[in-house]
Amino acid sequence: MPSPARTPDSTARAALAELPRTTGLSAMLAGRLATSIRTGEFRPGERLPTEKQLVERFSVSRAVVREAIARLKADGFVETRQGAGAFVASRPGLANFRIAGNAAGVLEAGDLAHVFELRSVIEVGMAELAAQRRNKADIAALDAAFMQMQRALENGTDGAEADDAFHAAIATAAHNPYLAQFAAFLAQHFSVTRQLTWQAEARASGSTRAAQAEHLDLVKAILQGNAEAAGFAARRHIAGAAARYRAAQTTDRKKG
Amino acid sequence: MPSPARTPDSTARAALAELPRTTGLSAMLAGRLATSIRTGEFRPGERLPTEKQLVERFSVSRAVVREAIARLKADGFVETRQGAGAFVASRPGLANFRIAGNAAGVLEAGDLAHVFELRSVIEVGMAELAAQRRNKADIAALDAAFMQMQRALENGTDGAEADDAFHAAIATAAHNPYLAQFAAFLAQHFSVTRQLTWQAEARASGSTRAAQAEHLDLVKAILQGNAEAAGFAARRHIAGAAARYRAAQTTDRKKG
DNA sequence: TTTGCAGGATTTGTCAGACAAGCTGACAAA
DNA sequence: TTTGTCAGCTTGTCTGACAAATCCTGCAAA
Repeated sequence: MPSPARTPDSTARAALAELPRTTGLSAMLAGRLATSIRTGEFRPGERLPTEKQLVERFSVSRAVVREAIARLKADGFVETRQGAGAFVASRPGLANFRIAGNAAGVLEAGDLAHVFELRSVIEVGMAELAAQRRNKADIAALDAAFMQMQRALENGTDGAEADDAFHAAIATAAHNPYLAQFAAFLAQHFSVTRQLTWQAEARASGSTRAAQAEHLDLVKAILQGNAEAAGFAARRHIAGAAARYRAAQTTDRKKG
Repeated sequence: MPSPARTPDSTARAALAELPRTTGLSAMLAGRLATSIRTGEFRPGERLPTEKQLVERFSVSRAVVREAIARLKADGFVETRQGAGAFVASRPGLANFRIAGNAAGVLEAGDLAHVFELRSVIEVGMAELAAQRRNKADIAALDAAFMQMQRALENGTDGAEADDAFHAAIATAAHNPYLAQFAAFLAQHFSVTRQLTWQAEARASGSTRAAQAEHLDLVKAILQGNAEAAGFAARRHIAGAAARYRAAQTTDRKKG
């Protein structure tokens, strides 16, 4: 009998089942195609299968295929030309920079260490520039954020927000929008770290006070216009943050 | 009379006409929505208009709207939940980092200076790490690329490819995949600069020889394991590249 | 043989309508 | 007040069609 089912047969579709656990067929297909490009199955400049072929191969509708292709276009993996086809970009995946982590989007220990290092490089460079270029407004903003953290430290309130503002003030003082944007991009991967700094356990162990001491060194160097000292202080601060993060992780494991 | 036209009336669609000159209605709509989010018209967490509303407002089909939304999802501007709607991401546009330039995607002079500075920060940090961590294989690759540039310099052939390999070798020697990936991401915006270094005019003016001298300093410092010297050499190299680029620009203007 | 062009076939872009899956809020029942 | 149900709404997917751009093939002309 001719199956009246609207949906394609499920057996063929199972080919997509073991894909990253995102939502939707189009996301799965996009992920699968992206993997094929990364692994070199489709090479730069090469033409992808036509939409019709992808529809047949994966047993999905053309709408799903088009949405997957749209996603790959946005990510800079492929380019399409009407009437010609879809082609792998010359430098696939290099149109934008992102920190992927594993399939679930979570960074593992080794990866996190590398990202900490990337952040250190950026923060050090930014601190040096901030020391050279800070104006009165920059100093005022930096000072305000620092004092707010100081109050949070003394009163036992949450200083995570001021912590964010503090690092943002340094970024502003460096007077380079791209550097600032990239620092902000990186910073969001460390929201956990900053929250950690202001938790009760961190206060008890003295971590919070240690972090604030590092902040003070950074502020002083930038106010003095001492680029070398500012860079050194920034390096030490990120190293301290990494150490505190690792310590908290091992503590958690002991408790759990 | 009821218009039998398949396509929506062109007057309403003109609302999209003045958008960035990309291809396709969906790209225009995606750009327009992204702008609305950036300017704060739609705030983080807020719900976007439904697909139906967007279809009516912009006089396009639902396929176009969905493709535009798909693009915004890939860019990290919005998130969708089936049955609920599309929502502006909590930190729109921070899911990935990209260097936009102006509407045409071209970096202007001031922007380029800032990007040069960002690159300098990265290359300096990478050179320092490379000096600390390089192993025998790293040294071999670095040396091979350097010698190939040297031959290109002496024979008058193109050394741009070897130049790429040289910087890639430093990235590898730093042993941090994220740092390397970001350096590669940045490097692609400087392909013009590297080509410039190996052009006939650059050879005549001695720029090529100057660049190679900077490369030599960098190699020596990394071989010696002198992080400070490597950082200094990298900083000087990027500064030199920026200066050569500016010089070539002004020369072009005089000729044109 | 080579070159140029016309026309058909192919492919992506857009439109339209329908059903499926999941969410939200209102309303009735306990 | 709390809970369960249900109708309506919204996104996800499927299907079929036409429009627009490109590619390819074959034929005619040079």
